[in-house]
This record gives sequence, structure tokens and C-alpha cells, in this order.
Amino acid sequence: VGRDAGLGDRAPAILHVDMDAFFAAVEVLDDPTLVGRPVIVGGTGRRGVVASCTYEARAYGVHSAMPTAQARRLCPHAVFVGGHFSRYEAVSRQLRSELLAVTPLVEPVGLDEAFLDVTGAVQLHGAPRRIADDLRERIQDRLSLTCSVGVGTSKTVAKLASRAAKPVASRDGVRPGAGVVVVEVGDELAFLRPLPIRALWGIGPATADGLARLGVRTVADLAAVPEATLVRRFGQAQGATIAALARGEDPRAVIADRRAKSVGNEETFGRDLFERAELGARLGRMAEAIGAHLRGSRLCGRTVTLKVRFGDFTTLTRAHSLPVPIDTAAALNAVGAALLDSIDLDQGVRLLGLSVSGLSDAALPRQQSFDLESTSTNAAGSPEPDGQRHRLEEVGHRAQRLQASWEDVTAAVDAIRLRFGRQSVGTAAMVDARGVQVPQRRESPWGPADDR
DNA sequence: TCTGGGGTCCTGCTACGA
DNA sequence: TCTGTCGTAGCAGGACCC
Repeated sequence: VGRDAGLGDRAPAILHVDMDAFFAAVEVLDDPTLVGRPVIVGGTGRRGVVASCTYEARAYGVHSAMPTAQARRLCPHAVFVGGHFSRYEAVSRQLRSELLAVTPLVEPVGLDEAFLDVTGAVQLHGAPRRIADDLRERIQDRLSLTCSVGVGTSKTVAKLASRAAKPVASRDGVRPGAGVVVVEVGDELAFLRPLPIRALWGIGPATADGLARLGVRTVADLAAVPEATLVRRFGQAQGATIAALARGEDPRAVIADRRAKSVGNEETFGRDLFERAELGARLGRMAEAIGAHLRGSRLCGRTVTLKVRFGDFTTLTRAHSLPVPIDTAAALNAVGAALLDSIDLDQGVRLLGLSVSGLSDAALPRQQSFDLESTSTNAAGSPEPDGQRHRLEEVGHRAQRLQASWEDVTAAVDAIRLRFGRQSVGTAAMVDARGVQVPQRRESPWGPADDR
């Protein structure tokens, strides 16, 4: 980026801005009686997980992604909050506009953090350290929230620096962090080497276990392992990447306009479901939600993937690609239902998910299919396709016909909802005793409530 | 009675056409 | 016509991120 911008050989300056305990901090901001208390945001039911918690809760060992039941055992006197997702989204938009005031090169990571490439902004805003200090101050002033900022010459170093700038929670209390940590040019390896390998982006529990078997615990240990060994053990892409990270090399650029590659919707149920009719109804609502999301983003997709998690937590996916992209609930539902039909559900279903990938711009001209009847062949080239493949190809054709026949109706429904509200119109399957129930993102999407 | 929901990326495998 | 090779696409599963 620096070179492209005519900045010569100036080292890149990357900032990583990370809000402190974001969801929990927003809850405390909105309810001052929570100040100084352990607050845990997440699913409050038996199958919920922790999405975020204040440092007062972290002092008891609570952390995000932990089952709520475990968090309750560790910190029974905490305040458990279901959360307000749309509020977090609104604060996140405010945060983003503050970041964009510094540079257009902002790459958001989730709602609460972002990378900024400020290599070209130093002439206007001052040294990276000053930009980081100013940003922290402005976010505190405008949002009344605190963040930590890391500065480095790469994303990895900036990210780890922001982590080093965070407050620390222990049983003795909460110790404030530095707020900003700058890793100067040339100090990267000295900063990285003592860190545990789990600190590196891309090394999760499975990879850390594998590395531990090689006697690798710190980044310095990792740097001593030949790259060929890592490639053999973890594959070409991951092996080469973690070898480079251990050497302090991370060429990834800050990318300001990432496009979504898939859109999905999934739900864990309060109790395992066995009835196909019930699962089919849930699937229909997911197709509605995904279709609305696609059309709202002017996207359409070709590959529909169904995800099923059984009571014993085993998970499988089934996917089918269509010759033409779709965006109507009717077409998505037809493919999803056919995939669901191909799965034995006797074990009971804990989670059902539907997603669509192979996305393209809906405004682009779409290739129409000339072949709506089944004339395809099977793997062996025989004109008589085998059962499952044949059924999916049939449903692919049906989805195309549904897409064509529902396109105008769907556009009309979207227009009505835009003018008269989301609940104003819907298919019969979406009507219950409370009226039309158009699915939308839940305010607390971290597990089912216990009565569901 | 531990394990959500939004995603991305990679690997291994199979099928298939050139 | 048959066989082997190669590149690509689709699919399933897994690891990882917030």
C-alpha cells in the first residue's frame, strides 16, 4: 500500500482497534446500575453461550464462547443479560465512522474491531502513536466506551499489540491496560518470540495440540521448526503461513471493501426435534430470512448448503449447486427441503442451518437455463441417473422454475414490506396466532431460550 | 443438563472434460 | 478406441475467527 501510494520504502503502519468487552460495555453504558459488576451477555437458556462479559466477570474465569451453564457455576452472582444485537450494530456503525475519519483504509473484523492502514495518513494526522492516542480519546468522548489500540508493521503484530494493551482481570481485581501499545519497526521479533503460539492468528486448539506434540509452545519454539516439517504436518497453506508468522512475516494487506462470500441462517433448538414437518417449517423461515438478506444486498447465490447437528453434536452438511443463481425464499426452500429429505433424522436434530454461497451481483444479467427437463447423466455417464443425484437435479430444475415464477411476487412483497412494515405481508406458512412472523435476526442470537 | 451464530479458508476426495 | 495426465469444479468435513 505504501509503495502504491508513492510512499517509497516507508514501513507500513497498521493499527488494530479493539473495543474492550464490547457487548458488555454497551450494556453497562445503557444501564449505569451495572457499573463495576460482573455482567455476562449471551444466551441465557440451557444451551446458551457467553458472547461477551465485563472484566469483573473475567476475574472469575468467565470468557466468551463458554457455555452459559458453566459461567453460572463460576460466577453465580453475575448479572446475565440476553443482549441487544441491533444496539451493538448501531454503536458499531458509530465506531466505524470515527475510524473512517482517520483513513478510508479500514477493514472491520466483526462489530467491535478493525484494522487501519495509516501508512499514508501520518503526514496529515501525525505519527501512528499519536493517531492511536487521538482515536482512543475520540472514541471515549463520542461513544463513552473504551478501546485498546495496537500499532505495528503488520496485521499480526498490530493485533497482538492491541491485546497487550488490554486491561487484565484476576481474582485480585481488574488492572487497567496501557490502552495503546506500539511495536516499533525492527522490534517485531523480540515482541513475538516470548508469546504462546495460541496468540498467533490461525492457531486454534487443534493446531496448538499438534504443535505441542512437536514440543512447540512459544513463537520462538515455532521459529526453530523447519518450514518443511510444518507443511508436512499441517498442510501447504497453514504450514507455510505459521512458519512465516513465526519469522515475523505477515504480508496481508488491510482490505477495506471485503465482499460477503456466503449468507446463512442457523438455529439451535431448545430441545432436539424429530418431526420432519416441524423442521421443514423452520427451514422455510430460514429461507425467508436468507432470501430477504440476499435481495436487500442485491445478491443471489448458486450453491445451497444445509447443515444438521444431531443430539450427540455430530454435524453434517449437504450442498447442491444450481446452474443459475437464486434469491427467492421459494427456490431456496425447495433445494433445502430436498437436501433435508436425503438425511436420516432419527437421532433428533439439535441445530438446523441453511446457507447460500457462490454469490454474484443480482443486477448482472443472469444466464437462463435452456434445459428445464432432466436429461443429465450420472457419474458413470449412463443416461439413467442414480436416485439421490437424480432427485437433486430434479429439484434444481424445480428451484429454477420457482425462482422464475416467484420473482415478481417476491419483489412486490418486498415493496409492500418496505412501505407498510415487515409484518404486513407473508406466506401462509409464516402466519401463526400472533399474525405474520417474518424472521429477523434475534436480539440475543447466542442460543435458544429454555421455553422454545 | 457443557458446547451459539455469523462467517472464511483449507484439505481430501471424486467426477469429468480436454 | 483406449489409457494416463492434468486442471477444474463440486462436495464434505474441519479448523479457525469474532
